Amino acid sequence: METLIDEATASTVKSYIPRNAMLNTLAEFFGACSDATRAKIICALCISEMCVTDLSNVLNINQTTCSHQLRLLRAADIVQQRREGKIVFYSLKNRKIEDVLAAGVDFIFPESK
Amino acid sequence: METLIDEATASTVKSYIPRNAMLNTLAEFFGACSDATRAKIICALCISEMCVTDLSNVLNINQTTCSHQLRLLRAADIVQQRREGKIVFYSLKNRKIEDVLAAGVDFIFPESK
DNA sequence: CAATCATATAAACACGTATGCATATATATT
DNA sequence: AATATATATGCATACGTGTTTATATGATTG
Repeated sequence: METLIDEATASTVKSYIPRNAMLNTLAEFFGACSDATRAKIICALCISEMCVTDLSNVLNINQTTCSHQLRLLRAADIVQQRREGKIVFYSLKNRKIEDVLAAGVDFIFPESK
Repeated sequence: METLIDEATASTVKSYIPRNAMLNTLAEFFGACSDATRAKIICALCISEMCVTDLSNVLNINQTTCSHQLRLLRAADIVQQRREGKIVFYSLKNRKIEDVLAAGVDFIFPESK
């Protein structure tokens, strides 16, 4: 097929596409948000720092699962931990995650203005 | 463990957590953004409506892969199609997807103000 | 209506992921 | 040091996902 779009548009598009490293980073980040359990955890931490046991109790997920997902969220730099004795408190590392969730909700639902 | 957070905080958190249907929808939506190929396609369509062949040529992905991912993006209501003869043009269904990507980029990188 | 072109689908494969059980590690307490 | 508590890890299992090859569909052209 003889490409339909003109050369100018084609090169505009090409120059607009982020480099692969960037695309992969972005995809990984959204991947960290793309699980209901992790979304739940993030929402909870929007309200308050919490320890693993409280998180699993309040969210009704088992401790192991919670711990596993917290590790992923930590790897994605979404969450940070702070140890106090035998208890580990988790909190949002970067509050901008709330804007991301809000943008997602806003995309999905007609804006309620 | 006797939960550490107080009852008030616990119930605030609980009431803040979206219902499961919502969490799943949100997770699915972010899942649609969580692949480098799809992110690439979305970025391209931010610039211009395009047909499958042009997309695969410009983005350097094969036609089948492109078609598969377009189907997923369509299922996620991110993209829409319009047929003109034998050619199918794809475009963003909802420009708010740009805000989502921007929020993601903004999360990952220190805001450049 | 046969050939061609653009796109879509099916099937297969390889790989990744979410969860839970069993168990390990770390800290505190006695 | 032995025990209890909070969290993390390893492993197994089940399920999902991205890509490719081959093939089908649907539309246009000669």
